[in-house]
Amino acid sequence: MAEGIDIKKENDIISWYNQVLIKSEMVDFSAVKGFAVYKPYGYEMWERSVQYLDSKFKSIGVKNAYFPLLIPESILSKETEHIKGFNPEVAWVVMGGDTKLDERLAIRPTSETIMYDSYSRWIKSYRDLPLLINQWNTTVRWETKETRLLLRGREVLWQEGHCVFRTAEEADKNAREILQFYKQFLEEMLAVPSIIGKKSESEKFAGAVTSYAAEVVLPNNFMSQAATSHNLGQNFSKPFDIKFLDEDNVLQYPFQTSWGISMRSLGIMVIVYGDNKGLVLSPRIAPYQCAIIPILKEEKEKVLEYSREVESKLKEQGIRLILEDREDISPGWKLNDSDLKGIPLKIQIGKRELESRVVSIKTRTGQESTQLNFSELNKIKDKLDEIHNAMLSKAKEEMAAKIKEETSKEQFVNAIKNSLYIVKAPWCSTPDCEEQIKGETGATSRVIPIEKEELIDKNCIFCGKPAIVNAYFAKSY
RNA sequence: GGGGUGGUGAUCUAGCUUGGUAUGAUGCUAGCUUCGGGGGUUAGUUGACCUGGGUUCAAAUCCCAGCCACCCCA
Repeated sequence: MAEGIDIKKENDIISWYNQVLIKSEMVDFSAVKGFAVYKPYGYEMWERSVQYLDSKFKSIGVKNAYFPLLIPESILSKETEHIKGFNPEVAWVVMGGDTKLDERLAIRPTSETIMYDSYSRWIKSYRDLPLLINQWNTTVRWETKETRLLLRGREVLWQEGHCVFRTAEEADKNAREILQFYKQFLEEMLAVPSIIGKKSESEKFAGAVTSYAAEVVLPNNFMSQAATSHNLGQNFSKPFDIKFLDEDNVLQYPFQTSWGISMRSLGIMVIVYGDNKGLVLSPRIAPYQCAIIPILKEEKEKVLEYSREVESKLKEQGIRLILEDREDISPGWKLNDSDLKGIPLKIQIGKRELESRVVSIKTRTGQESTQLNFSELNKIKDKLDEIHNAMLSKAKEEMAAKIKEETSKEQFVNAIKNSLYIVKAPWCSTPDCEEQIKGETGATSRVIPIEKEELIDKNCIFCGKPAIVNAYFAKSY
């Protein structure tokens, strides 16, 4: 049992966020910095996410596999850009018992290298392609800056897909298709809208030709990357010597992709939707979609019996629910606890409901309670869908309201430096310019939308050179 | 990488300036009373005061180092 939330979201969003995660019993801190404990309530949400994503991946022929946790240094450092990007945050195994190892072993910061070492032996012919493999695992990146529950930990629970194709076109198509899956997951399971697009040169994955990402706008006008999908081109197939003999009997380097989404997406959902009472969950991800709360004042036995009747009627329809029949806890407490845990629907049943064979229902964020006849309980399912849809469309509106197109440099700098809103602006897209923007404001380009834009005849908002893209700018978690 | 704040029963917290083994609440156990948005009450229960070292007759308190958490800036 936990107490309520005593820090307001609008006053101190990070303290509020930590408190919601811990008091709702999603996660807990552990004895090791940056390593969180995922408690059953939080882990169940991850399991539901895994289920959804896994079937999406499998629908296009991706198979699951498992590769080693440890990567020999010689293999990790084969691709120069890649190792440069990850080196500062690699954790190393240097001892085996009391014996120093001849070669250091990296705890995977991501698995491109160890997997592609295997791929180089598996792929011989164009008939071996495409190779479509995913693994569900964790990675370790030794963050030295701040760590944050779910958003930035040292151990990250995620999936990483690694596919190999004959042509550049197939690879790019795969990277984009997976990006769409991620966007769909965020919307259909978490009710979280996102902006998808490319990352800039300086923000892209170490070793990628193109990185795509789904970025989510947060209430404090930050943005957070919920998922990424990379077109690696031949940047890894060459150093890892992955080659196949094509139909025309010519040896070719294949084209690759890698893509991943982590438990961070759940952290983003919490920060987007939670309020001062606790979590707010879409019925799609919620471990419990309804809480039945009996008022055990009068006619206790009959009220309980009726509650169980309601419970089994709802269970028949496949609704996930909890019957709060503990007698030593007051109904008020149970209602608040249900809100803290983000349960989408509360069903109250007392003497009044018993007498007229109805139930009183209240949504997580609604004030009013409405009544439903016992015979109408089959409407609950639709009600849950309505809740999800209403959450998503409201969130989309809120996201749109936080984005402003900007043409004045002064206002651009002021807005992103102080996180007043997300700025969409014409941009030259060069690393130099991005570095200066970061230096002056602390913000970076987050995403460059893929949709075809009108040809940009404008100049870069920051440096004044001709603009090549329209980009979104914000600080990020 | 630089700076700042904090760490006291299971949880939150008072005490620290001015050294003398710790306050209150929540929880937990048992009971009575309650129950329609965190109810009241009685009794009981819970502490290596983050770790290590130093100063002192005496350290939660002062000093040093470390660990952890959080915040701000690069």
